[in-house]
Amino acid sequence: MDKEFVKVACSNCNLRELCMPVGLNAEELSRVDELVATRRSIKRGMSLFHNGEKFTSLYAIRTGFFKTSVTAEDGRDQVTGFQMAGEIIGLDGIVNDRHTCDAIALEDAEVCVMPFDRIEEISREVNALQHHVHKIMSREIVRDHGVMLLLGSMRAEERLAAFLLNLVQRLQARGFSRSELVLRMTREEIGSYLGMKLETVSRTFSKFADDGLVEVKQRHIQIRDAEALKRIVNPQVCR
Amino acid sequence: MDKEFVKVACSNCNLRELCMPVGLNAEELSRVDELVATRRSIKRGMSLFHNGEKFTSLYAIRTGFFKTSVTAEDGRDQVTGFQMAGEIIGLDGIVNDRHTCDAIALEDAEVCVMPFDRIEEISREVNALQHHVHKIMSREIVRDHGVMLLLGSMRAEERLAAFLLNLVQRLQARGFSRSELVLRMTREEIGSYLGMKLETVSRTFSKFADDGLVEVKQRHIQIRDAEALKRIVNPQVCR
DNA sequence: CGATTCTTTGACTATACTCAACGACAGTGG
DNA sequence: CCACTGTCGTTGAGTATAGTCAAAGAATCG
Repeated sequence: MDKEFVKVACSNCNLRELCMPVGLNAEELSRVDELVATRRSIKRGMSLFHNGEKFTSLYAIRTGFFKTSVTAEDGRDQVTGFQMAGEIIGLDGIVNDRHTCDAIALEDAEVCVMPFDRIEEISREVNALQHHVHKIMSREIVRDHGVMLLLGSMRAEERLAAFLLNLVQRLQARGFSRSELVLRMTREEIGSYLGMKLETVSRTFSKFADDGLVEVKQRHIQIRDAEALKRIVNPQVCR
Repeated sequence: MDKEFVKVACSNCNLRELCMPVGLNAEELSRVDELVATRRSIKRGMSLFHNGEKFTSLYAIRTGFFKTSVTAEDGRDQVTGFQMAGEIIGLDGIVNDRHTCDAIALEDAEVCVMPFDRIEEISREVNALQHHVHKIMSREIVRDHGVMLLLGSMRAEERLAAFLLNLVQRLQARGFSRSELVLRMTREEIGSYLGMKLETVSRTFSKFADDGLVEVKQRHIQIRDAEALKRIVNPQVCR
């Protein structure tokens, strides 16, 4: 078994507890190894795929950090999500055989390319994979509903608090600190995601810092009082 | 072939061009007929499923009109969509084996109950069904991204105009008028979906009426100038 | 027909946006 | 290595948009 092969196999990937192979047994895992056709490196600022581009594959993020965004006909765009290692992107492309959003690397990244016809093929044989794919898509739908709740019924402070808590929770699941994080995106990108202007994002960070909830040094964020942030998101809970 | 059977089969359903059977050939269609275990009637105001309820099935709407909504821990809720005949609901339940939203009938409705394990089983054998299921989930994701764009970067008038155009377009695909519609939901439900207060919805309707874009008689809406509505959604296009 | 729910409209207010200026930082090239 | 450039972030002042509170009228349902 040469070194290169070891590197490519899902069964040996250090993300196997987070990524495509979650919950599969050894035999199923060996079938899933067939999924990954190639790897692809994307430099910071470059796109993994663009709106309108032909859809062929889903991508599992190995390293790096992405944003996805959709663009209205008049040019406005909206960040629809930030994705990190172990997460799957490209699901939007299935329905029309074309991607409907852009995926941009916010830092140098590497992804596993999984041709979708191969996913469907192996899904027919490996029930656990079939169900896992369904769960991944369902999870994305549930996540989107959460974002709608945030955009539709929360105020600026609540949105930013929810955003920080969500980010830090996902980072923690990947072995990072639960109180410290480095933002990979600009204030404008955060604002786009949260439906607010970059100035409002900046002001809200400053307010959190004044109130002692966080420490903000540009993109380095230290969470000082996670409980208080949670109370901001869920005012009711503190009564 | 008795009458009852004719009624239950997808292959004879008048929604087959819109619903689960889209794009299947005769043989595939006959397999899909096995999907629908039963029918279920839901009275207006009643729920098809609730947040937290065990997930077992997807539902194809035969008649009637639904809303789905998610609820935050502090009780705020957000309408995540309005669904009509031929659309599939319940996809949110797959990921955790429990539904994460409520589905409420806004008028008396009938749905086809499709046990999800049966969907997965038949999907393994009928490639076209497998791909169709993937497309349905992907379509929901793309739709959600559109709602995020709406909530995150449009103003009240743009949101309501986009909402009306979307509704009337879907109704038209079902053989209804492209200029007349009856809203099945309250101003408050529209507001929840669009991230605005019911008073703002009402005022915006009144403004559209004053400007001659629509005629509003309670829930009866007559679209007088669809082009102007489109220009409101997409300011750029009119230059 | 009465009760309830829904809708409209008005007056006032709060939140977040706009425009603007300045400061900090990272990357580039002399 | 430092100056330079451009991007990014912060803050202030003034404003617009949508929210809140309130009241009254319309429609619907049992």
